[in-house]
This record gives sequence, C-alpha cells and structure tokens, in this order.
Amino acid sequence: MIAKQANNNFASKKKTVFVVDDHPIVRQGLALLINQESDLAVCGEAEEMHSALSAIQATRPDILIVDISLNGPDGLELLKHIRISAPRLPVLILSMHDESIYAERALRAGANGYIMKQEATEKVMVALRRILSGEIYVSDRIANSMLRHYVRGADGSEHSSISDLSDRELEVFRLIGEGQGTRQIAEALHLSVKTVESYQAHIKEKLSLRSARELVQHAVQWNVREKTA
Amino acid sequence: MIAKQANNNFASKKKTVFVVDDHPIVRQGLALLINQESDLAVCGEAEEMHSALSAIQATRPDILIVDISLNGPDGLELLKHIRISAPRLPVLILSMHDESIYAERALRAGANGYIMKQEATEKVMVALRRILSGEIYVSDRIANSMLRHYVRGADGSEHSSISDLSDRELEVFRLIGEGQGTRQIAEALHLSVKTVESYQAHIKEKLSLRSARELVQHAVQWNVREKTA
DNA sequence: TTCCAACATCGGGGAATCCCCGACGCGGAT
DNA sequence: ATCCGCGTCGGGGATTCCCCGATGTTGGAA
Repeated sequence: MIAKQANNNFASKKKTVFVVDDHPIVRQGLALLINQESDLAVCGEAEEMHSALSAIQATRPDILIVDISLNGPDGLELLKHIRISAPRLPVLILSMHDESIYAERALRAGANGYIMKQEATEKVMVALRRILSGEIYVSDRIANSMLRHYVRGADGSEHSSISDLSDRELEVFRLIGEGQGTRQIAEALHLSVKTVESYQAHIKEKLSLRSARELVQHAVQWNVREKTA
Repeated sequence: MIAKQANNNFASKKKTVFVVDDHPIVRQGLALLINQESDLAVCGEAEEMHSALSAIQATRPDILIVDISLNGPDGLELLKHIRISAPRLPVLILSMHDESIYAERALRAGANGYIMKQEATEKVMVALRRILSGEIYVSDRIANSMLRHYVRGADGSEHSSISDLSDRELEVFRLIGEGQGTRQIAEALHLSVKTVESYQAHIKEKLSLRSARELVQHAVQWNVREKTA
C-alpha cells in the first residue's frame, strides 16, 4: 500500500493532484488540505520514486507535488524521469530547505514551481493554481535569493562552492551526510559502486577536500546547517 | 497570527492537543488528521517557542506535539521551558530523524514520547492515546535501538553515551570530528595506526554505530553541537 | 591480597574502501 | 565541428575497515 488512488473526481471540474512525499504525516495532511479546496482533489499519493511513477501513469493527475528529499532517488531524479514520460505534466517541488541552490536546480530540471514547507498553506494552493494556469511559481524569498545570486555572479564574490556540484553529486553528498556508506548509496540509487566512488572523487575535487573523512565531515556539517538554519 | 486558538472543545470528553511545528503544512495537516479522531481535538498551534509558551498558558491543552527542529530555540529547548511551567503536561516529540540520539535526548529532557515523520499517521494517534493514558511512546525501531544500548552488558545497564568513552577514545573521537584520517590521528598522538583503529572500533561499539561513516557522522555532529552549545 | 574488568597498546589477515588512472556516450556551448 | 561537462563504469594498488586475537597496566571488587 505504498501508493494509493482515490476516486473522488466525480466533479469533473476539479483538478487532480498527486502527492509524493516520504513523510506520511505531510502527505496525508497535504491531501486533507487540498481536498478542502473546491477546485482541487488529490488523486493519489506515493512515498518514493518507483511507486510514484507507476501510480502517476495510472491516475493521470493534472499536477504533481513532489518533496525534494525522498529516500533513495530524490525529488529531482523523479522530476527528470517524469520529464521523459510526461514532459508537460506540471510539477511543484516542495522542500524544507530555503537554499536557492535547490530552487535553481529544480527549475532547471523542469519544475514549474518551488515552495518551502515553511510557507503558509495558502501559498501552496496559490502555487498550484498559478502553475495550473501555465505560469511558474517561486516564493518571494527564493526569488530574491535567486536574483541576488545572479547579480553577484559578476563581481566574483564567493558562491558556496556546493552549487558547483552537479545534481547527481549533490544527491550523493546528501546521502554521505546521513552517514550512508558507498555501497548503500550505490544500492539506493541503483548505481555501480564504481560510479558512486567517481562522484565522491568529483565532489572532493570541487570542494577541495583532501580525504574521504573530510568529505564526510563537510557533508554532515552541511546537513546540520540545513536543519538548524 | 503566529499562534491561534480554536474553540471546538465543546465536547468536553475530547482531549485537546496543541501543535508546535514551524512548517505550516505539517502543522495544519496534523491538525486536520487529529480532528478526524472522535476523542481528540486540536486546541491551538504555534510555529516557534515564545508564542507556543503563551498560547499553551491560555489554552491549557491536555497534550503537546512538538517538532524537534524549530526555528530559533529548538523543540528540546521548548520542552525544558515547559517542564518548568507545567511539569506534568504530556509532550510528544516529532522528528524527521531516526537517530536514536535525538530520542534519548528528548526522553531525558522529559518528553513522554518520540515519533518520526516517516511513521504512519495512525502511529501518531496511537502515541497520543498511549501518552494520555500515562505511558511513554517510542516507535519500535527507536525502541529496539535504545534497548540495545541499555541492555548491553547484561549486568550493569549503563546508557550508551559519549561519557562512556575513555579519555583516549574521546580524544580520537574529537579528531575524527575534525575530519582527520586514521593515519593522521596516529601521528598526532604518536601511536600505531593499529591502536587508533582499535579505539575507533571501541567507540563504534560503545555508541552502537554500524559503520565508519556513521562514526564520522556522529563525531562531526558532536563537534558542531559542542561549539554551538 | 587476589582477581577481574577496563584500559592502552599493538598485530594478522581478509574484505571493503579509497584514490588515481582510464573509458564511453551524450547533450549543450562555442 | 569541436570541446567540455556530465553520467556511467572498470583496473589496480594503497589504504582503511573490521573481526579476530595478544600483551601489559591499573583500580577496584571479592
């Protein structure tokens, strides 16, 4: 019962929403909130990528809400898969991080919106409707942060070199910060151990780290800052 | 409108719940879920410590749900304040981490339960009722993890913690947290690499860590907490 | 006092990893 | 058309990990 479908789209006017999040509380809470709206209805939920992909095929939702930090392949990975099988399906990325790196990555990967869990719930509804009408939604704070990011690209001030990491590298970096081993990461992402080793080497290169221990150290510190900030 | 009160405790039988979480989606979703129960009702919400404290004074809930990672003072800090003003008020700590360290800290700080957002929503209701009936709730996974800590030794039940580390082990633990490699630590302490390996093994044993990566992870987190505290 | 448990120190040896060398295809930028 | 970054993997030696020991010391329990 990892993914389930609801059949309350009897009112054909309601736009159907599919929710992907690995926290049942968030998932079901979000579903209740959305179902309170007169023009929206949740048509299904999933907690990780694979069940999400098949359930999306089956339920054909009008829009997706995807948490960016899922177990195994993360939200961006799911987004990329969706962009292949359903290029025009609107996707709203949900995140607990206000780091603009994530927002930029999400939008570049084809997301139609990016919103934080810190935002008011009404903002989620606003974002959904904005996206359904063909626009792109980004919260003001993220928009400002992204603008500042672009503007200061010229003067050469220091950009938190983590933004130099590719999507795959960042994903591995996150898992390292959770204390996962090379083999575990490889299995979670369905990759060869050698590939994960390669990513770790690239991350060390980009962040100027000298050893595997320093790599883990920085990954953990980065993770801690995310939740304390 | 940081904290708000609801007035739906007309049915005096219902136990009132107060929710503290900095994610509006989680907060309101949780509220909807709880209000679906016949014997529970949400009497208020807050997103950070100060408004929570005053709102709790005003609404006198039967039980609290507190997210461990709030902005500003975190959930444990809030818990300590509550234990002063209302020592017997039941508190369920909510967390996104399955790290048993957090659970131990929470329970030692006087929490009556600890549950993860990865858990099914029904578990939250189970936890609430269990706590309301005077017991303590911990999820099976966490409970097992904690039991392994306590039972270890079978004779004198010492709680596994940093304080169990010997001086030498603590020294090594600190250096690990700084990203130092095994060889570097050996040289810094004028020891054989084998000796340092031995210490690392003992530390892992005492802290119930399953891999070298987890060892580094916890060492780094400990280092960060020491500097922040 | 004797004894034991914990500590500090080190080794053997196989498995896993780290880390440097590649490779290939692919898509975007110049 | 070329180049460069990305994603994906392999070879192979150096290193670390991790489980088995070992020795000696020391402080406290029997």
